[in-house]
Amino acid sequence: MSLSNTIETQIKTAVQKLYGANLESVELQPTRKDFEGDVTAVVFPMLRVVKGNPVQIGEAIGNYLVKNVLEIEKFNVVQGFLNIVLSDSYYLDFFNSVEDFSSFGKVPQGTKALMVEYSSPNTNKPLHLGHVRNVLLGYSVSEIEKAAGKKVYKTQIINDRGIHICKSMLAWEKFGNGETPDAADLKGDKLVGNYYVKFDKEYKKQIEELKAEGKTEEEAKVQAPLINEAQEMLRKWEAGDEETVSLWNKMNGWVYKGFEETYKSIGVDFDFYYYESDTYLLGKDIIEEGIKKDVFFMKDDGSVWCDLTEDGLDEKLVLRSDGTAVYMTQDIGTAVQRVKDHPDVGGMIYTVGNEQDYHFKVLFLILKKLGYTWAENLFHLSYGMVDLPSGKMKSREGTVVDADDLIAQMTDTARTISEELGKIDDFSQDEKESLYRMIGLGALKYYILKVDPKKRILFNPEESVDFQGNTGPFIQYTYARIQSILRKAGEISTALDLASFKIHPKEKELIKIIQQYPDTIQLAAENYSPALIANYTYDLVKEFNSFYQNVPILATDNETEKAFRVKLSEAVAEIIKSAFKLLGIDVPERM
RNA sequence: GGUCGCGUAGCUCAGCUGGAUAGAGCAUCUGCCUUCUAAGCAGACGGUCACAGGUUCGAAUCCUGUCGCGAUCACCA
Repeated sequence: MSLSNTIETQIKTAVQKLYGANLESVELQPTRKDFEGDVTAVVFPMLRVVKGNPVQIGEAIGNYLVKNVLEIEKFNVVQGFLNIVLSDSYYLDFFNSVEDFSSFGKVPQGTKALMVEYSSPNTNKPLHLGHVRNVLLGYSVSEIEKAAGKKVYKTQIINDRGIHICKSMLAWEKFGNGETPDAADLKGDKLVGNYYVKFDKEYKKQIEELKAEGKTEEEAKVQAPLINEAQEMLRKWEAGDEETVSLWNKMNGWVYKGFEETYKSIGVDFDFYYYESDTYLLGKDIIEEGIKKDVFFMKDDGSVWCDLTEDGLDEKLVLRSDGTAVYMTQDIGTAVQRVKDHPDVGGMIYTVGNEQDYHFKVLFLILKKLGYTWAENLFHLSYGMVDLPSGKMKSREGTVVDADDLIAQMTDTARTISEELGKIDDFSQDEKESLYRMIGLGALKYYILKVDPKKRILFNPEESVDFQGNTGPFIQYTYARIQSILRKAGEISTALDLASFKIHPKEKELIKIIQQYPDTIQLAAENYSPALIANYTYDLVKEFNSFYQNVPILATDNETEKAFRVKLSEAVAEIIKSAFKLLGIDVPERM
């Protein structure tokens, strides 16, 4: 039984014995820094069942606790708050009881699997800052769920078909002169993206020409030859025209190769890939079944709908009158297909921007109506857009922060700072480069993950991401500094005789924070929130740095003290490493 | 217009399943490298928690309304 459980039951017993009243629950919280104590019980709520003065009640309970709970040393009561002071030995015993801090707080994997979808790119343009937020969130949440005991399948749905793909295909065919990524020495996704932009440029030109001939904007938009050719191409593709399909395969291949490079450079991966071209027809059978089950109904024109008015939503189209699939149809199909492929999947997380909140609300509701048990465990990991000072990012207009460029820029900043400090001049060129990348990525990932996913991020490329204060590099730096100490400490006798050991307040604070790590992982998993892990790590590191600066670790004559402080530092380093792994951030041995 | 989300220090954000005097970082200003990595530490300055009501012993936190910002309400994906 954990100590807080013990305290809770003991307080209940105390109230029972002293006042003959039964408490439903006891409110315990960490004691605020300004007061003496470790755990605080709030007396106010007890007044409902115990009549009297809160201070006197607190005193009485406090006295009872000191007598009956070994770990409680003393207490004080301020207003209605009973501050409980725990003994040093409690903290030391806890610290010694942890065998391995690298696995501390992690729960062994269960059997039910969770499928986490993220990235989900279109194959007509390179990945940008928006994808970066998506991918970092999805990857980190996957790692957190794993640590909390879930079996996780990381996946994505690749939007590899549709008119937007045809646009870049058409532009390449018309203006590309057979250009290839190798010949142009350009990543495949970049090359294809260029043609997507090219299409838009030429299309706009045609619209202007038509308008000059006296057509309205509306007319010009549908009459422009380019858009009609693109639509013709889509029809050919759907009909399986060999030439079109082969061009489609070729260009998508280029894009996938480029994506893989970017994913690798960001440091994320996937277990399974789903392609829209494989799944876009899948949902139709389910719609048929759904009509029989009265989940859906058909209108006179043959279109199929789901009536969600009773749930406070609208009627939603699930199949067009011509029988073709819409977005919703496809997502229903993909979800069902995933569980067919992996029967152990008991739930899914969709990492998708908040502009699709409504879509997922409807999707989940429909899947529930269709009666799938796993539909109870669907979660839309919704996040805010990443905006630039100039406004929204638009690939078509080329106003995006490219993912590869961004990583390169972050790496450059890390290089500049590192070279100024000159602490790693003895590193080889390769070692230096990989460190710069680690730090640059650490800064970027932490910057994005530390904020609540729901919030919009305004990203100003001019003001580069910080490397000081509450940042990734600050935490990486602390890790490196501990490693330096451990190298200098050498072998420390492990047998710690702590019987007469007096714990330093800074040490006690550190152990308190370490103790919270398992709960933090659980909370982060429940809330799908990497930000909780980031903020926890920051608190831990801040406390450690204060300890480091104020308490000598190696420079002490007392061998027990020295051994304990080295072990404590090592534990902190292990937790930093473990927590940062959950965020997908690496930590360096030196920096 | 309906629905959803957000609004906390000059800036970026914690805190939001109600608890004590609302916390960090950046920026500005003071100190600290002949001792373990100064990407650090110690401190100062900075607040009508958008606004107005309500519930409560207690509200940044919960409820209602108002304002501001954003998203969404397609036989697009």
